[in-house]
Amino acid sequence: MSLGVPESPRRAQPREGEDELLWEAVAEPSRRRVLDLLLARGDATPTMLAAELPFTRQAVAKHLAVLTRAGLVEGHRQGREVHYSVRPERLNAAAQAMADVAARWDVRLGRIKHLAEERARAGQEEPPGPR
Amino acid sequence: MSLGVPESPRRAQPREGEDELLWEAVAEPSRRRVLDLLLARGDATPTMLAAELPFTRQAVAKHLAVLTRAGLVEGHRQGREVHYSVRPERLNAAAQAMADVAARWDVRLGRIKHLAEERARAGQEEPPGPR
DNA sequence: TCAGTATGCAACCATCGGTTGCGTATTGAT
DNA sequence: ATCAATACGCAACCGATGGTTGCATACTGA
Repeated sequence: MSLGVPESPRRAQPREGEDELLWEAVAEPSRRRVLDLLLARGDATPTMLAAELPFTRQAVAKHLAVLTRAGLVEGHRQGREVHYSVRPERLNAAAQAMADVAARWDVRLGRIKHLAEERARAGQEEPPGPR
Repeated sequence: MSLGVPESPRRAQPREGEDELLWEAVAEPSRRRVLDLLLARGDATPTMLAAELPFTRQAVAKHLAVLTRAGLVEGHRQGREVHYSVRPERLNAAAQAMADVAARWDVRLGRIKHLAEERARAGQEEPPGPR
């Protein structure tokens, strides 16, 4: 009837590392679309972007906010409108981050694949070793 | 006092493509940790994983569910416990997906960088052309 | 048989992507 | 100078989702 140990009381902490911020900014699909479009235009206002995207100006604005916080983008006010543009170095960093993660998976995968092979070969020669 | 056009009534549609599922599974940081740990262990139960992660077994379970739906992982019941393991081909696909996205950014960045240079060179030779 | 352990299920909370509604500031034509 | 139109900001609300807690159920083993 259960009643065991309270199952670990630890609570998940925010823990936002510097480039974790970068990642989470660029991992979101919609945000990538915004970023992409902005990159294509070179310079645009929220309204312009929203005009070519499947969501509202407000949504775009929020995304731009996130992107700005992550340093991927910056906007300068110009009269009644705000012009945003991409910061290439930062975007480059983001791309790098993604590539890194991908690469890391590759490595780990390669390792276990290697191990598996080795184990298979060993298995043919002698019965399964200790644990 | 405003009262302009209702600001585009279009509503965002779900739009879940096949490997969109893959991406969203692997884009989530916590999920990546689970996946990573599982990959390292080679084979583990939710409880085991939770023991080495900063969140509860339930959370881990949910993540495993998502990962399973995405085909990245599979679990076989074994008495009272369920043993999960990674499916390398699928994980490989995921890594590929990430790499692709990253690469795409690289290309686009390269393109605009190229354009910028060209524009700069042109600017030195003749005054700014027509907008 | 019965305490212990591994899962499963449901309700609940905070955050986040997205929307609507409304207010404020800048523009530009009359 | 005025005033409608336009560009943006703010706040409240909604649904999905990562995370938790609480409890029930099912296997294990002395």
